[in-house]
Amino acid sequence: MPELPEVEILKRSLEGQLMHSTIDRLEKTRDNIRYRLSSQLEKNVQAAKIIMLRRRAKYLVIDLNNAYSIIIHLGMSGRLRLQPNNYEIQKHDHVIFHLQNEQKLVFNDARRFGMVYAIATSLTDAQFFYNLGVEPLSDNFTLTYFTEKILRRNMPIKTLLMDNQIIVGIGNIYASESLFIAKIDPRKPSNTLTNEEINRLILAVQNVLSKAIDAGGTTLKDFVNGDNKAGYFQQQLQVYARHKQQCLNCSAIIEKIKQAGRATFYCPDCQK
DNA sequence: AACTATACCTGCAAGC
DNA sequence: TGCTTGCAGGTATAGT
Repeated sequence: MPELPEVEILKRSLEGQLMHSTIDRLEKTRDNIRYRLSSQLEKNVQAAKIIMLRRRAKYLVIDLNNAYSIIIHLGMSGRLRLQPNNYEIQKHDHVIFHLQNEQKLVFNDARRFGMVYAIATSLTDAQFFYNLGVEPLSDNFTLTYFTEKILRRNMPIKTLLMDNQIIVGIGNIYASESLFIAKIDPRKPSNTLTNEEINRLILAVQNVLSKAIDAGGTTLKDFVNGDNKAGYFQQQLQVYARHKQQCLNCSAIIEKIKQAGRATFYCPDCQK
């Protein structure tokens, strides 16, 4: 479900309501999702006050006033929603944060690819996020940085765009969309991109992600923010899931191929 | 080292 | 209708 824009929207939808809330206790309905839900987790969040919400890559970070942070990843199908006190647990609700104001922050994840973890705040960057590349919407995403990474790799540029050690937050939807906007063939080996193409790609990535955030994210199937509201960027998708349909720019037929095990969509005429 | 395939899990749609 | 198959927004790990 969630790539950078969706997690950013989730963060923005929750921070106003969660800031300064206190977590009474944590309830879990099973011991593991993607990883084991440690017994430390309950202890580390109990009676703690939420002081900050952050996003790093596709992770949502909830900083607590007890020097711990909750790190949440939605995987493919995860949802995190704020529910009223009379909410009843539903299928695939795995972790429930009971807040002091009687509301419940509920982590639901049918496929259980997501994660909920608690770690000392001081260790989040050093231990948990140390392996991650640049944030595409930050000043660190420069032509110099990206060129250096791209030119030393031979893999298809679409696959590289999804490599979190180089650049974070771009998943399967926005990789295809960015390459369409940049007019670059997704199969093109990274080290054959020209300076001009790399420049276009940087702008395209930032443009697509910003617009997706403005639209509240992409809801193909089940993405919702913390208030249970869907996004509407799917209405602006140019190529993703549009195979066999006409290109909105040139009317050629959009193609679907498989790269590194993932579907890729592109216009054979616009993208060279 | 660079790159690809696989595993994890449930739900759903397409095809037979 | 009902069954089987494949695919889905992610990513860690095993294998080439």
